[in-house]
Formats: sequence, structure tokens, C-alpha cells
Amino acid sequence: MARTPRKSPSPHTKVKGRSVPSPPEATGKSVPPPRRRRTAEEARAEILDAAERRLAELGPDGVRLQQIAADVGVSHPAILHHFESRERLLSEVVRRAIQRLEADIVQAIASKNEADEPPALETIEAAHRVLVAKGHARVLAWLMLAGQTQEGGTGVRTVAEVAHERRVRIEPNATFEDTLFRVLLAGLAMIGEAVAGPTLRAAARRPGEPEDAQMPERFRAWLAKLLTTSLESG
Amino acid sequence: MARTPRKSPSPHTKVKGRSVPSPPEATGKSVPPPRRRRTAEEARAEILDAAERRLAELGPDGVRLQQIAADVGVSHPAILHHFESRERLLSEVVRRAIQRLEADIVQAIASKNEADEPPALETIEAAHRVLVAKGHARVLAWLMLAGQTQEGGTGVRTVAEVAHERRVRIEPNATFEDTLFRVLLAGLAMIGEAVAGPTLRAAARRPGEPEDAQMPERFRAWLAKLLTTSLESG
DNA sequence: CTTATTACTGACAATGCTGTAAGTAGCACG
DNA sequence: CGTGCTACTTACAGCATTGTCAGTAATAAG
Repeated sequence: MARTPRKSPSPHTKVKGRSVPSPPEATGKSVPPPRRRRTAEEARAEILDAAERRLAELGPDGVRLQQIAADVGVSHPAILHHFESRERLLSEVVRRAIQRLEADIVQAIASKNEADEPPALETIEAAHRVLVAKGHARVLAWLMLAGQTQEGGTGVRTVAEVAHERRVRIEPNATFEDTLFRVLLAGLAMIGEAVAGPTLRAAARRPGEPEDAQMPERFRAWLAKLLTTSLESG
Repeated sequence: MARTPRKSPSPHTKVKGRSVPSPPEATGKSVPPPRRRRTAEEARAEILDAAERRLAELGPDGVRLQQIAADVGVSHPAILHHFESRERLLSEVVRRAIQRLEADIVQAIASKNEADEPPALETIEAAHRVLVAKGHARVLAWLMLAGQTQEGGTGVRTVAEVAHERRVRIEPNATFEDTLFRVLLAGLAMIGEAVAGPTLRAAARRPGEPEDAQMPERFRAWLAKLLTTSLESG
């Protein structure tokens, strides 16, 4: 019997507790469940939220219209009413996510244009909040792995230029490529953290050793320090 | 019309030129195509190869029995004859890939137990060959993103211990956590490179600038240098 | 040549998915 | 209250996919 031609794990789990009630109890006929009517804008937002959640968790192929509909509490054609096709829905999700990501990054950079001395730690923490904690890096990782977008490198150049401009005031001899490499390394580490961080850390501790909750934070601090050391020697 | 409920890109493209000929020419009836009979072992290997290729390129959901069957040149029930279900096939692919990965890593580490001075560059290059160039990192990234396996961190602890043991001969004061962090960073960077490397580098060059083919290599050399610098200065 | 084994095939069943069609119901406005 | 708009629903069509079944043919062994 061909039972599950789709994703194997998490077969029917609801993300939120919504879903259509459809009480099979009492009334002999069948009481059609009460219908909630949102504004088009509200509905679109709720649907996009649910879709983005699933996209970050399960990837593009985990985004199923019926699941999203269940999360939101509507029937799946309602989604097709607001977004004309699944594909359009997905590209809307991506568009919105990247737009928010850019805004967050701009804000994170702009928010501290003062000359606070150790800029790396703050920048690393901001990037971590935006990319890893908010789940954006996972969405990007899915998209880049699937090769569905080229727009994953949002603002890398800008960040590198801003960082270098600030850096040469202290280290006039620093080359731009060196700064760029540091930014790239931080970016790669963020993506890697979002994809493989927990797994790698789990593999790093010796068997039976309990998880060290402070380790990710310590690691980021260490990384910030590493990224601000000059490598003149040998 | 619901035409494509599955992956949108690459709808019907064959990867190899095989596929069943089934010549519709000549003979009025229909000539059943000649049948090639492999040993069970050969068949399993060919199927696993094709499945692994698709897994690295398209992810778990890109692994479709009919596509793999077309790649190999058999009908899809033949796959189910050798592997009893799609799920078992996938776990066989993963098992084999991780096994090979571990073997490659062990070999890469063992092959240079001499006291060659700059060990980082060699190690970085070896890790890059094994993880990125051979495509293993992409498979791992897919699996870790999908949360389907915990065994992505193969050998992290071992590498860190070996590296630290070698390191303390030169830097007796080095802490293990520092060494571990360096290994972790290299690992995260490798995963990040496999997932986001090209995209990030494309975003890093200013618009219109041509691609710099040597940059990845320079980056790895720079990374190796960075990972061997001590960060005593506060 | 005959026979046994089994790699392999074609046809089909079962299911889940996207998208369509037509009708229903919530809400604003007269 | 009636009317129009449209968010939303139920039912269904069409297709892709996994898995089953019964049979076919390649190869080895007697």
C-alpha cells in the first residue's frame, strides 16, 4: 500500500493548535463550523507567517498548502484565493523574508555608528540575532541549497565596506581583501551555525558529557576576538 | 490544471542519457527493449550512486524513484526489488555516504602524522577536498537541515584532540577549548562554504566585477593562517 | 536441452498534492 | 431589509508518486 508518498517525518503534527474543528459529536446532520472572515491583508499576513515557519523548519518541500491552511485555520483553496499558486506564495514568502532581513541588517549596522571600541563582538551578536536566532539563515540555507535564489548574500559587500572604512582608521595598512575575508568568514560561520551548529557541538563533547548552554555564546565571543586580531606574524 | 505538484525546476531532464529506448519505429506491434541483467551487487551500487548524486544536488525530496530508475536505466520497481522501500534506499545512501566520509577523514588525518610545520593549511585543504569538493558537506547539510540525522559531526572531537595534542608541543599554554573552537570554526566554515560559498562570494564582489577563480583558494590559505595565529593580545 | 533462480518489467492500486468550479456566508452600504 | 462584494467552503479533476502483483527473460547449473 502506498501510504506516504511524501515527507516521512512529522506526518500530521500541527504547528499551532488551530485547524478546523468540525465537531462530529451531537447534531445528527452536521453543523458547518463557524466561518471567520479576515481582511485580505490579515489573511495574507497569517498565511505568509505560517508558510515562512514551515519553510524554515522543513524546507521548500515541506511547504504544503493543506498544512499551512490547517495552521491558519482555513481550507486550502483559501490560500489559492489570496496567492494564485503555491509557487507565487513561496516567492512571496522569500521576498518578504529577504526584505525583512535587509532591513534588520541595515538597522543593526546603523544602530551603532558611534566609535565604540570593540565593534566585532557587537556586530557578531547582531548578525547572530538576525540570521540565526530569527531563523533567517535557515531559510537562506534551504534556498541556496535548492539553488532557487542567488540573493542569499544580502549586504555582504556593504558590511565589508563599512567595516573596512572603520578599520583603516586604526590599522591604516589593512587591505580590503583581509577585511572582506573576515566578513565572509563570519557569514559562512553564521550559515554553518544555523545548519550544523547544534549537531557539530553535540559531536564535539565527549560521550555522556552534558550540554554546555553557555558554549555558543563563548564561541561567538571567541570568534569576535579572533576576527579582530591582526595576523602580521609569519 | 494541477500539472506539477512536485519540484518546479528540472521537470523531466535526464541526468544520464540512458533511459529505456522503446523504439516506436518499424515493427507494427511493439518491440520490448532488450533487458540488461546486472548482479544484485552491481545493481545496488549503481542505484545508490544515482540516488546519492540526486541527494547532493536536490536534497531528500529530489530523490524520486522514477528519476533514479531512469538514471540507472531500469524501471522503478526494480529499485524496490533491491531496496524494499524508498525510505530504506535513502537510509542506505546516507549510511554509505557517512561511512565513506569517516574513512576519508581518518585517511586525511592519518596520512600526515609527520611533524610538518604548517599543519593547518594541509588540514584545511584536506577537509575541503573531503567535505566540499566531494559533495559530502552538501549531503550533510541537507540531512541536518531536515533534522533527519544527528550524525553530521563525524570526527569533530577526534580531530580536535589530535590537533590539540600536536599543538601543545609548541604552545604548552593553549587551552583545549581554544583548539576546539578553531576546529569548530573550520567545520562551520566548511559547511557554510558548501551551502553558501558561491552565493556569498558573488554578493561580495562589486557589480560587474568578474569572478575571481583563485579567491576560494586564497581564502582557505588566509583561514589557515588565521587559525594558527595566537590571540594573546587583549 | 531442461530447469531453477531471480533480476527485472508492465499494469495497476492507493494516496496526497495542486488547482478549478460553483456555491455560501460575513460584512458594508443603501 | 435588501444588495453587492468577496473571503471562504465543499466537491472534484488531474497528476505524480510509492508500492504491489503477476509474469518475463537472462543466466547458471544439472
